[in-house]
Amino acid sequence: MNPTKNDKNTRTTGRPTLSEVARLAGVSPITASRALRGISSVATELVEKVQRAAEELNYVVNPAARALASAQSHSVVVLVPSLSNLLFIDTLEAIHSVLRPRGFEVLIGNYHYSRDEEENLLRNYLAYQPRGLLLTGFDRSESARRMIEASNVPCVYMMDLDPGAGVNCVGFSQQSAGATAAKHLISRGYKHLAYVGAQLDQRTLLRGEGFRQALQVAGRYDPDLELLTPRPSSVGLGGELFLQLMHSHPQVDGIFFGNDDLAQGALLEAMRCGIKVPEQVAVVGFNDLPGSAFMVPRLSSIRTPREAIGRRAAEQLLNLMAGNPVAQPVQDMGFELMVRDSS
Amino acid sequence: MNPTKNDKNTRTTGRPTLSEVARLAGVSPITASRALRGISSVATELVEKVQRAAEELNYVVNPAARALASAQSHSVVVLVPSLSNLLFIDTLEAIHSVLRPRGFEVLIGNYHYSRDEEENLLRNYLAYQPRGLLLTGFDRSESARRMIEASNVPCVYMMDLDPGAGVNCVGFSQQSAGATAAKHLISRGYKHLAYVGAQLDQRTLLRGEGFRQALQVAGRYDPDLELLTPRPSSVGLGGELFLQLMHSHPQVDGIFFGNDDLAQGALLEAMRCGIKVPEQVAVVGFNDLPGSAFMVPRLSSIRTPREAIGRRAAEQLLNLMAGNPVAQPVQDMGFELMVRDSS
DNA sequence: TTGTAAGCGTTATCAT
DNA sequence: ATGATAACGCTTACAA
Repeated sequence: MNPTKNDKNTRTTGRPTLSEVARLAGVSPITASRALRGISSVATELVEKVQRAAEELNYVVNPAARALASAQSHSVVVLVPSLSNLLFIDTLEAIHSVLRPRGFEVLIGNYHYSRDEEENLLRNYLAYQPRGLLLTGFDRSESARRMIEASNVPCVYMMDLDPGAGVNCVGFSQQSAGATAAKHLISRGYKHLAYVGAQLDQRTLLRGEGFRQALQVAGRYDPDLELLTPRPSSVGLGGELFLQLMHSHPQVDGIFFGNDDLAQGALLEAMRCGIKVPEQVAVVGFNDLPGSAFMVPRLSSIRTPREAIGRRAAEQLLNLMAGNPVAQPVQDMGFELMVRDSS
Repeated sequence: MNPTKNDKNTRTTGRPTLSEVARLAGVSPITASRALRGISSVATELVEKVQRAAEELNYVVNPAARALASAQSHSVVVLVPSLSNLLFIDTLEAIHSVLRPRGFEVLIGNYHYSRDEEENLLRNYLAYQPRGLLLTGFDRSESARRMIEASNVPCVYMMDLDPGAGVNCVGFSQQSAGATAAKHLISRGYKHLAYVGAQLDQRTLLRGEGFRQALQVAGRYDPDLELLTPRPSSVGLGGELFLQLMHSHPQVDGIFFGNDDLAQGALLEAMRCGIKVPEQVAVVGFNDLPGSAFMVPRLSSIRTPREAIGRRAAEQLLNLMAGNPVAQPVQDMGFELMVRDSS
């Protein structure tokens, strides 16, 4: 019924194809393809012609066709343990900002701090043959580990630093961050120091460990002053734990919270109960979240380079995907203690 | 050099293809395809055979090939104006939770409250031939509108309710929410009521409009008491605007903030300056973000059904994509005034 | 109900 | 440096 011969140069869908661009530019499709991909072997003159033609037709590659022809998807999978924590948002934004301009599609998976969920996401997303993987931390199920290994997909680990070899990671030492908080409180003369952590993911635990070790070195460690709960971190929980701690151990005069939302909740609760911060008890948070600098009193916190971690991890992955040798497999992005009024 | 004839049944990549599954099952590729897609016209017996074969080979479709052949991807694009606002996180999570189990890949785009950026994202993502679109609000560039229209991709608009016809949307009336805040403050006896908004996206403006109209009806509208800034909403900014307003208009005794982070900042700043809330000035926020209930004093706010909106919008889109008739094109999910201690 | 044939839009390969 | 040709793995016609 349809008399139109459907040769390569005849539009079928509403979208312009590479062949049309090529025709308009007066070259072959493959040359157009090369020109658009910035392959060096094309004459500058032709490149320009093709680019003009592409613009005129408003051409956009068909990613499906490209992926099929090249046997390479252009997607990168990013797995984070939480989104309700603003922490990871900054990192994701940074990742997007480096990967998207390079033509990568980024798939975000949130595993809600659950090992099983991470494993599932991994299984599902690996089916898309992603070009790269951006994962959070090192704590995962054995079979997740195996899937990553077997998939052979380049992978960069974010947030923490691994002692092991051959792993690409971008982050900072969680233990050292914990130790820094401890040393700061000690140096200010606080004597009875507590650590309060929620969520109990590996990094929270590591922070606690660093805190504890520094306390032990200073001969100030009291195991009773560690309050840990697997409940998700939140402002409300912070207030609750603070109250609980101050009731059970009134001598506490300094607290390091594993995350700023907990610390913020503590500050608010302290205000509510008339407990003076930092006079009666000092408070130090972690991550330096947006509101912290505006709390009453302004919250001291450890600022983490979340944005930089995302950017660097993505750049590192770009290298790996390109097959470039990796100069620095482990990149320590550090952290910064922000001393404000709460400690 | 390579002697292997590359016919349809010879493995090239590491992954099994549909043809291999078909061969193992003893059927033609197209039958295997139909069986795997659950197309009714295939004999139950064959379906089972094919499924077994697929499982044995650990077959997973190649999404690129599928997309290319069918001119349809399995991806849904979600565009939000911000991620640093916890608001949209809840919505995204809900969307994920309904779309992922149905086999859809969800692509998130953040346009940072920029019309241009939204237009760009749309252009780029539309290249993926997404099956569906989930967009935020109705305020966008003319060419973005045209692209959506021209793409012919099913689309559901979130967060706001449109007066127009033929649009699928899930949200609540922003104006009515603003009016509710006004009526509440009026009913409590506050006289000099201000609206403070940042970001100035359409919904913030609409909220302000609803607030103003309710004030006008009550004969309490004072145009001087509207403080609007395009700067991004944040706790810090909230404190700043609060101070500015209280200095320039000391008579103000009630403020409605366009977002909770602003209101939280105001509360903190009030505390810092010794301004009593709600005695000297009442404060009402918007969105009821996580920390608000724990502020000092506990913040009154309008709770928005962000999670429900995400879920419903995704379900609605599922219907549209399946070609089902849409029973309710516009779904009002309402909102709830949470009266606490700040008003 | 099943199969055949022909693309989908791009890129790899191998010529020229 | 450019081009012809043949895939890539799947699905849409259409035929049987």
